[in-house]
Amino acid sequence: MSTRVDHEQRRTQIAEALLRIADTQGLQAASMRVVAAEAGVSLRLVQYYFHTKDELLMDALARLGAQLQVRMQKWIAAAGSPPTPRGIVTAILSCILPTDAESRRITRTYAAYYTLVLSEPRLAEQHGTTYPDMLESFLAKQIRAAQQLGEVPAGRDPELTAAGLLAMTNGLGSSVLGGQRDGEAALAILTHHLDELFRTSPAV
Amino acid sequence: MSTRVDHEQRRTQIAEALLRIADTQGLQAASMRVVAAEAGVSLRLVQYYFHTKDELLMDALARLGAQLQVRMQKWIAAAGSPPTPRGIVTAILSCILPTDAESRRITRTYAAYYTLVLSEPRLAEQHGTTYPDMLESFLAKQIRAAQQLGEVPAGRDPELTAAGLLAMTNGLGSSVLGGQRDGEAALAILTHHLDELFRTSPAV
DNA sequence: TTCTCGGTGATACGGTTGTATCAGATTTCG
DNA sequence: CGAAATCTGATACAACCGTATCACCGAGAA
Repeated sequence: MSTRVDHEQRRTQIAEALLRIADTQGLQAASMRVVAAEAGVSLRLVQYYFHTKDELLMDALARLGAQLQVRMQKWIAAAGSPPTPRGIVTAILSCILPTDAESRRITRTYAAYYTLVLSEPRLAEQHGTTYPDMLESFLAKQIRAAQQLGEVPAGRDPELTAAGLLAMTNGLGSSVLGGQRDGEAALAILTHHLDELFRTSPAV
Repeated sequence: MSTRVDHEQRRTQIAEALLRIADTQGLQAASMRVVAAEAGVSLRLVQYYFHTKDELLMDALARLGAQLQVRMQKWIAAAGSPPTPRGIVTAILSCILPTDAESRRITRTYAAYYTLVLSEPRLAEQHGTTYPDMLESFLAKQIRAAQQLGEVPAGRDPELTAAGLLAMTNGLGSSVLGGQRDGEAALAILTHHLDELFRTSPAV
């Protein structure tokens, strides 16, 4: 058992090179050779640690998901303590929006994977497809809590509202990536809708 | 001047073959040879009518946009006469949502182009990028009209609301394409938000 | 008829892709 | 020490890509 180098570190180095290329040039530009060059290693090494390209693609996607999760937990924590439902919802949604460098990177890279998943639905199975569903039900729970606090009108359906908000945030992210508007404009649109949702007194 | 065949018809035949492949297998599978086979013509013919692949890609994208426009005008017309603001807004948004076969096709194909545009922003310039902006301001106008009719609370900002609704619809479309939910569920979410927006009496 | 030219087929070229193979390091253990 | 295991470099392979070239066909004009 002789491990001269740290395998996990090498895998990380290569996978993040893939993510960097997917971010800046798109996944179609991320060939094995280009990834190797970006990671500063030989083609053989990439093949050694990831026997096939699919394996590399999947591993990198998993790492990307982990990065997003870390970011989200950080933003929720930064939303203040004790956390209010509105603070949590705002944190989660605006954290996904491509407003700063990190979220731009994550969102762009996810977008690069999007069409790949569309053409190969099997990828969605291997990856945690249940992830957005969990996020959605978590948001719904926060909205329900806000309703009991009187911060959200009781007439709203929590699940439908949460799904709509998440979809709107994703759509806004796409428009930012597409250059239709910048991150601040998208955030303004989202905030306007959150203001409309969370109105403590109906007549203000 | 001897045109034995109708050029425009041939170009349509080839461009629609490209769109068909982009829909079913994604754009990365749409090589010149595959497109030629799908259209039932020789590779040389594709080259003859579209001197380069970019030209074919752009032409097909323009045709796709035209198809969407036709569909939208049809749906607006079917929204009833005289048209109410809510009817128009509902028609436009639900027309974009991938609920039937045609909209699934159009949405999937647009999604196939999406990452291409992201990695090559120059394509967005040639294509009508102003198109979604126009749609957004049109929606805003309808919302403003609804406000004057008392169907939408006056506190709402028409532009921000319109942008949010369009983004939500796009996001819902993405989730349908990704297999997270079906078209009817997406429509239910959208309808719930439209119900919330268009409430004639604030206390119902 | 002969010339001309728009339309078409077959095929080739250089480049890139993912993957495989073979040889040579370097290190740890029997 | 030597042998086995782990790691790495160079290179080859078949397949595919977009594009270009060359020859040819068939119809209208002279």
